[in-house]
Amino acid sequence: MPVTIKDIARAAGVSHTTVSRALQDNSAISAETTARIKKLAQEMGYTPSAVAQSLLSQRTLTIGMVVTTIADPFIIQLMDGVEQVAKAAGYSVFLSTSHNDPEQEIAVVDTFQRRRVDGIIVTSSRVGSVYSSRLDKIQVPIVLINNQEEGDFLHTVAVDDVQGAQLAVEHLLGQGHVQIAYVGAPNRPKSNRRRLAGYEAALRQAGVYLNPEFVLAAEAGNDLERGQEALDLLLTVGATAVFCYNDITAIGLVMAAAEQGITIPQELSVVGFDDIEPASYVTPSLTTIRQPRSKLGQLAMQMVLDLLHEQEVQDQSLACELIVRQSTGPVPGVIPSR
Amino acid sequence: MPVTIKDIARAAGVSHTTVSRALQDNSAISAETTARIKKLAQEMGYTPSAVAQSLLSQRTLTIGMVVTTIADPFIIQLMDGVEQVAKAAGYSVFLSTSHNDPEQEIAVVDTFQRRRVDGIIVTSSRVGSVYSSRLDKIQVPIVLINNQEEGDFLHTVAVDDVQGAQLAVEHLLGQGHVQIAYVGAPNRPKSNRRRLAGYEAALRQAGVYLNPEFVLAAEAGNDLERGQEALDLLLTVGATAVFCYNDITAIGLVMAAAEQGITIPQELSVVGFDDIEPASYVTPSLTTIRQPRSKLGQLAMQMVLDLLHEQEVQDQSLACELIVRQSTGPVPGVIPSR
DNA sequence: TTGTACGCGTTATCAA
DNA sequence: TTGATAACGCGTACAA
Repeated sequence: MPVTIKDIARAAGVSHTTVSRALQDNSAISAETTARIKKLAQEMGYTPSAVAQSLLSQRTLTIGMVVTTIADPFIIQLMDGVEQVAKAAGYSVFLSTSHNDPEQEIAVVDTFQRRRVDGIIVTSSRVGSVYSSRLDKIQVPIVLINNQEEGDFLHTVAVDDVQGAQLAVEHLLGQGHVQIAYVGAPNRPKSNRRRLAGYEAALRQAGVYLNPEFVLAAEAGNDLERGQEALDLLLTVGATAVFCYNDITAIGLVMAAAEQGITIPQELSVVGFDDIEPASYVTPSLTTIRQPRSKLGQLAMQMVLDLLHEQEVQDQSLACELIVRQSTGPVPGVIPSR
Repeated sequence: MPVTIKDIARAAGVSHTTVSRALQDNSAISAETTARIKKLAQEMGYTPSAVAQSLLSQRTLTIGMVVTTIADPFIIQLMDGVEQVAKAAGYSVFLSTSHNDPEQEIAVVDTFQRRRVDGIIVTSSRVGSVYSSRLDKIQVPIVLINNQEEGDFLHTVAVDDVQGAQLAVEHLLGQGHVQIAYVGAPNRPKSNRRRLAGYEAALRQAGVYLNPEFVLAAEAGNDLERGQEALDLLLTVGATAVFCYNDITAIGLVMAAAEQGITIPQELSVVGFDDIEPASYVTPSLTTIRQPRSKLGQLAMQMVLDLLHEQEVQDQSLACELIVRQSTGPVPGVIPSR
């Protein structure tokens, strides 16, 4: 059993109140006894109990983070951003995975409530709406990162999918491409719709005809296979460049191209989205849109802190960055505009 | 402020003791009142306070996990294994990063103690020994995963580096190679030494001369660069195959080979270690040794639980698995033995 | 079958 | 400058 202030009080021959005050450098206690008690506490290996403190203060200095799936290399950096800000503010983070199962997600949030966390952060939730409906029961701030359900719920931090997609397509346009296809992700309705919107906006701004056939209807269940499937569709419609929903899909496409002997970027330019680690290792390395992962986490945590301090907060949308690598190049026979 | 059992007691016209018992299905309480109270609790949105329960029970049903660095794609799966077992046993997990800084690692463990976690799991610690020395102060079970300091400390779960390395080298031997080099990682002394030992054991068993020149002295600071640096050394000593400390190093080597126009596996076979995600995406995809990551986490958490139940535990060493992909092949002009 | 009283470790209020 | 006491929310020994 850990040492308590009562143990120290007994050893020092004072009341436990005095010990508590001394350890807090309360000016009411004489410098002498303060020093004596602190020394004693040190020697006895005293560590205050956050549990007891929490019971009294009604705050645990704790937040809960729910992540959906472990398959996403994305998560750690998010987590790191959250934790940096949390730690600096004296908060600890509970991490729990929902495995993308709405039922588990609810269960996790329930556990967090039992533990009286001061705030909750949820990533890529597909059930953002349940929080709105249960908000009366969940008495703590909830911030969603890259929420995947349509509609506007609660407080969110998200990457600017539209802007990111525009960056990608503008890069391709700059290389002279006009036959640009898009491979989406039907299972992420919200961000998919936004990336498509960015794709269309960029083309429209450039005065390029929006050929509906260029929005490819790959339907495989996972990202990688959807990329592989997309290659044939792409060749059928005659695109010279393609923007993929994410890097995994782009990598699938690149792998399929390698098998069929189609050279990238000479015959086909490919842009991904996310800048996951493998993007820089594939051959050719992938031109992509980098999400500010750590920043997303930092902002989400900061938003929780602001909400706890009852400050106004605004939903945040973070800009992405274009990372040019080897999977994109000029259209064959065309000199790039710059 | 959340609803408490006192609130329910008041609403139900009974004592808070009765409420507490009813919610625990205590047989002393009549079925009727139990039902009434449960219904009321439900309606009022009652969630028990784990904080208050912990103060009383002296257990938090909480464990702390310290991870060293976010650069490692490894961690999430470890985390997932830990959490699976933890969740099933009713435990929640605090996650905190030390950024590979011993000082921060100590600070994190200190925070965990204040929060009265029931156990601690530390990954890839370089300061395992501090735990032994402070063990009298840290009153809870500590389990280290892949501890990186020499010596045997406390309780550990680790991958069997020797066996993994043997698998790798035996695979190369099976392809007819005898000129097999090794690229190590001086900054991970313990596992590096063990993988080297496995490499040597495999060669010795096969009756192959241990040429000290084949243990390459690449010294770059990071794994990727060390792989790139290794290529030249390798060509100098005339190896036909190489076993790398990990996948990142192997990928560095593969990338350097691509630049110099050396074809893999025709001119050089490469084996990595870890089976990180990019390993399957590089060209050629990487033959490697897969660490049972999730299992490592599960075992570590199970060990914590066993220790909490005061059961005997034994340090665990987990076997690795060979994953054959495209970066290895027969020696030019030699028919593989099988 | 139900209620009273106490304690878990800490901080805050009030009195000395 | 210090101490006695109550309170945070809950569980339990004992009494009724």
